Amino acid sequence: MRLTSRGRYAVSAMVDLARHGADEPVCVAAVARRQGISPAYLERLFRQLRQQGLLHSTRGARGGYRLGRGVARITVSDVLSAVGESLDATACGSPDGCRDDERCGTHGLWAGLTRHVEGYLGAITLAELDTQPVAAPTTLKSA
Amino acid sequence: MRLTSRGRYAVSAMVDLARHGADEPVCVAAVARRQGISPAYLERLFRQLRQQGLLHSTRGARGGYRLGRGVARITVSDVLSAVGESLDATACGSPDGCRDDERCGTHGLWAGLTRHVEGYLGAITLAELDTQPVAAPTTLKSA
DNA sequence: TATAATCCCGACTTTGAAAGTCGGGAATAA
DNA sequence: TTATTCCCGACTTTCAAAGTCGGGATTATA
Repeated sequence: MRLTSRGRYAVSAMVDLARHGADEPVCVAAVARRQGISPAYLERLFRQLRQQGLLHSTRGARGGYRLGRGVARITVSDVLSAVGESLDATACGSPDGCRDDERCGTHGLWAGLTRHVEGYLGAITLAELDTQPVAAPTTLKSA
Repeated sequence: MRLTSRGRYAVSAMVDLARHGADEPVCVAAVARRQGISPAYLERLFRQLRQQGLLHSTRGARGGYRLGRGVARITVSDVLSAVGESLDATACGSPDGCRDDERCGTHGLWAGLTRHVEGYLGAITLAELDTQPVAAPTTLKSA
């Protein structure tokens, strides 16, 4: 089970924007530098995030990116989904229903895991990550 | 976020053994056939599971594998760990402590996620999967 | 004692997606 | 007009998962 760096990059970058993008747009280069991400690669991620409405961009000199909506209304789950990093633990692809019982006795397990993770990440917003930088959200209300 | 088929294979195979290995050892070929897994590949997985004590093997004709201990004392987490599929969502590698605040504001998030998933998968044993083949363990007590 | 079944093992190849790169086009502030 | 920045598709590189292979060791059984 693996969380790729794409997902981590995306979330880190969004938190970065939450912190530094209050007054004016932030350019890719600045975020990339602060977060230690390849600028070209980060740009590709921003593309996806923008297309999902999580980012708003301004072109031209002094342009850059800002969050598409308030920090309290962007969840970690939103961000991961936008960059194609949401979890689907099931093999069958579909979150429910599986023809072969003998082979898919574990289907329910993976579907449950998927929901469990989704519930967790869907309950954490950028606001939490911004104001509580290091503290681990251990005792967060789980769905 | 991705669960590789290695993890799914391992769990499916263990459930298969729980069902068919009550009386006598089950050979790799039989499990592979039932679960639709490449026999050679499954054998490699069984190697790992045995080395972790989750399986017990009998060599020679009519030999095969059996569970290393009771179904109620083998969790999904055990199985995934044995085949190297346990989740560590943190980038830093260490479940806690991170030097760079600016870059690792999300560290706590991933550490929390790791614990959350671990708690879920650590609470489900092969016994549950065996007796409740298809039903999704949605409302399971989460750690 | 042979033979077939089975576990056992390391090393190898294949495959596919993540990670990262590149060159050029379009918009805009100064 | 120029520098800055977003925008885009296509491309290469990298790496681990997935799968294969050949041979050795053990044991029930005929």
